[in-house]
Amino acid sequence: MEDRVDARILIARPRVPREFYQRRASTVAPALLGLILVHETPEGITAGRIVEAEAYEGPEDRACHAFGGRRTPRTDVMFGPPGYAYVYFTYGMHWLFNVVAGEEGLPHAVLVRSIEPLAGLELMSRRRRGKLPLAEGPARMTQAMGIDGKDNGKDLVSSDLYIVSPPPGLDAPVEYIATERIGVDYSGEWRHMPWRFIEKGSRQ
DNA sequence: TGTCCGATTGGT
DNA sequence: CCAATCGGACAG
Repeated sequence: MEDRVDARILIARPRVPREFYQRRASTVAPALLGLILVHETPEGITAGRIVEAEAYEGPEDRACHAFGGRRTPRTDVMFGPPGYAYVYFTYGMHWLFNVVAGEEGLPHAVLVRSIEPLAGLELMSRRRRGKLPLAEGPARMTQAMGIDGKDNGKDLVSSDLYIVSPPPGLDAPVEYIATERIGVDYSGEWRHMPWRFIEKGSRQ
């Protein structure tokens, strides 16, 4: 199990600025593909290329937790400024990581569903208890990256959890396809919105 | 306070 | 196909 990129290269890359996130979620989601999610923790640094993401556009979007303007302790971060982490617990055992998008007051978010591990693979594997796939799927991704409730509300522009532009060699334009979102069958017409974006050939 | 259910995963 | 597992949302 070997890293593809030295973590030192990645943490030196420029972070994505606040304005990047200040657009509707369905615009931010595909733009995130190819960028690199980094998490610096006491156990070590892990990082991976974002290859799958989904947009949630509350309050109109029935699949969004903030549908209808629903503002609760859980959804509160989504109503704040963009560029913050919205991390929530579901199914009694999984943590899911989102990036808050849109103008402040507009509860948009992008769920990061899969990354391609680049650095800290040994730590990721340990956190995953040796199971594969390492970071494919929203809950596997957070487990591998050590993301959980303590990270909810973190500022991606200034904290230990952040997103950087890819280094030379990993910065080729990303080709992607858009499909319906996963696991939102309860959302009526909204289930059909093509707001799941995946890099071509990465998961299907 | 009680009930229902989930932006998932892993095993049968 | 189904169980795991528990906090959030909402009705009463």
